[in-house]
Amino acid sequence: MFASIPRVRFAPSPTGYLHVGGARTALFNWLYARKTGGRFILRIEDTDQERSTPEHTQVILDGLTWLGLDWDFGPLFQGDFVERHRADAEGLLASGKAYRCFCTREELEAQRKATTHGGETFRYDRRCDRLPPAEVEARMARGMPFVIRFRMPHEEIAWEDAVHGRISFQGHDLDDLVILRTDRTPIYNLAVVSDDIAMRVTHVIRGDDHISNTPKQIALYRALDAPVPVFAHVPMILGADGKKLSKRHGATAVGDYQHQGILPAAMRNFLALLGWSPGEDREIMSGEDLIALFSLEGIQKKPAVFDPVKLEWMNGQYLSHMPAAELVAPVLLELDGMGIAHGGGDGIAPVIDAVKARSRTILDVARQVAVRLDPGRAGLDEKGRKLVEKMGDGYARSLRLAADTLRGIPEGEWVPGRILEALRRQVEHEGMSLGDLLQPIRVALTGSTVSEPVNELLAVVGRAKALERLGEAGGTGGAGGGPGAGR
RNA sequence: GGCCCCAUCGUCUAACGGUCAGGACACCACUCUUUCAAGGUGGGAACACGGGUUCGAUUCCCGUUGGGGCCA
Repeated sequence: MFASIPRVRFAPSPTGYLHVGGARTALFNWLYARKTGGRFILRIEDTDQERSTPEHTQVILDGLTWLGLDWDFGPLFQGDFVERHRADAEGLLASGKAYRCFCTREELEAQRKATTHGGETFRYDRRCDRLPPAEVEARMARGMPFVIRFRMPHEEIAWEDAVHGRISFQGHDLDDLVILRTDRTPIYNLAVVSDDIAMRVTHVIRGDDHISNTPKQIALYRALDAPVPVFAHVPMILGADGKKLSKRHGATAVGDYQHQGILPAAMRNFLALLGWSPGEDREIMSGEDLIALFSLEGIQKKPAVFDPVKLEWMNGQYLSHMPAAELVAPVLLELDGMGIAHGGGDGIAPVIDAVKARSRTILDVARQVAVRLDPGRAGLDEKGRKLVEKMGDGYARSLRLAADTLRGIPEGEWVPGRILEALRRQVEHEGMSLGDLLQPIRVALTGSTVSEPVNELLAVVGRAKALERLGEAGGTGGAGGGPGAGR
């Protein structure tokens, strides 16, 4: 057999959404395949009939696609291979590496009670393995139900884990594994091994939580005379409280982050850094960078806490370095979702440009764009409210002064430079500071004390809308200068 | 309870026997500025504990403690 290229797989159960932990496992597999020129197989483990749904499968595919992870084979469905799983189980039976067990659930429970006095772990005593062949025949003739059990070798089972180094278990600590149920459906560990052998998987990159399955699976590989793949067990992702990340920690599905306005490139970058590092002080990495730098050796042994704040920071980095043109489509989508009318055009690119450096998510960008399109809709945020409170009557007074000043600028001269000049002159005349006049304008227009420079803000919003809004907020009851006025 | 895995700032991490233990997020100052962000500069902040091995341990070995996973 010639040296084969690496083949890895991501094998999610379609019983829920694509969890960030699963997404990261998929990412590592994908990175490894792309790095080594190998193949990435997507296998849907849909053998849990109760909980598996096509909808969940679709959500998983969508999530992977969104993250930019493409697969070379699949999606393959484990349920399609049950016949092979059975054949493998029968093969083990035929070769004497497995045996029929007629013990019922009740009998097993009784055995457990009888043998585990202290806190000992119950292990099946192989009584059915000692049944004389004639007895086995007789029971089968009577139609007694049975499972097929794999006879676990009582020896050390160890492997060189690509992230943990040597891990070893003692075979006698492991139970004789049921591989086929009485209804002839295969058990998880058999199905996985059977599939990985058939699909010629060379590297199993999966979550830490599978470490205890690994010795059982290795025993099966050996019994089935198949080469044992390389195992790489990547650490779990935890919530802020140090417990396995779950629903009660908030958003755990990649779809949640998609809807919060996180960019796929940022999500991918962030996920890659959870439990892996390139070994140098690099944080912002493109897909190409990640592929170039990825290695199984760089994977961390200890679990990582998922920090949404850092994710948002990273997303902000991507946002501010991204050309506004690329953000137009996603922002328009958000605006649609918010029910904001936007002439759909390129007109909003400059607005996006003005706000993206101040934003952490696409949602942030969209909210700010919305306010610029329609200043009247701005509610006050925390900081804005505080400023209005602090200024008292001065707030409205400043706005009226600003409106009077700005009304003197004709439509044709409504540009940042001209606007700033006028405001400056007014401030000098009144003997106030520039901030005293500009900050109220900012709050009136955006509801917040955060925005691009006020003169640019005014220019983006447009003369008519700006004056109208200042009039409303200033309490003069209406537009001081409607469209076309002021000339 | 059994088996297994793990342990550097609050969090993500670098270090592969000799470093003032480095970077990033967050936080705090200062700076820039037309406010707030962003940017820039600086600051506080970690080797879980105890034994070994070694001239020398964050690093290697053992144990303790703590956390996690799987099974029960």
